[in-house]
Amino acid sequence: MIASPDRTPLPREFFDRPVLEVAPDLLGRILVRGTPDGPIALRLTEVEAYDGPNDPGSHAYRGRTPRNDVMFGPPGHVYVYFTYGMWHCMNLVCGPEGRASAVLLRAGEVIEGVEWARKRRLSARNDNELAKGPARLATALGVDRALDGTDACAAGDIPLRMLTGTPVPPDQVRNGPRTGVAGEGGNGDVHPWRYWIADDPTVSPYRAHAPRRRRS
DNA sequence: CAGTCGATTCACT
DNA sequence: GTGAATCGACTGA
Repeated sequence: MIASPDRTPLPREFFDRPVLEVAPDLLGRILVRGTPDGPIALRLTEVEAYDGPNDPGSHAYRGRTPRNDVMFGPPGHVYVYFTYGMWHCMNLVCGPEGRASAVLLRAGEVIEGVEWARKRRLSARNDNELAKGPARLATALGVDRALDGTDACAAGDIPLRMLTGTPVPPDQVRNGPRTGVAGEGGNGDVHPWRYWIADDPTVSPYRAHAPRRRRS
């Protein structure tokens, strides 16, 4: 028998903690996205922590800019960025306000609205791939820069909300180096700030940072 | 203002 | 496993 997930919203205090505390605690929680088609619910299975001022891998490392502005704001809000000219990735800002720390949502299991997610992810070969990877996750949910700054803890009719879900027992949480982050590969400081649920089929494969070759 | 590159994914070999 | 796609943000001159 599987317990149905708790649909209580996560309070802002949940996010107003150090990012390394929040990140593993997000596993098993549920993100609900309201779309014109219908709601899509995602159970988070993989996340990554980025800790602004001390973290060369963070977009906030070199200070506040128009793009990363939301990271410097209050916890519980969504930071969405555009990358590689075609993809979006989404984060949840953590506390304390102004520290510019955030958790990248890297993968999840679609537990509601699968039909809508499939429509957005035509290249997915099976449902485990619908949100296996940060850009795939954002695509499946229809998340783009228009949602940058959205408060995921707000009441009322909002496009995104974080729910309590069912937290994962600590012995089911794994962690390791972050994926695709420059300087995380071996020579520099390695931050084992990627967290995932053990043996979950929706978790994305690890990949070391690979600098792009020059075009001719 | 030009050069570089990215918290990635997909199609192919 | 390798390379292309594709564009905006950021850097440094």
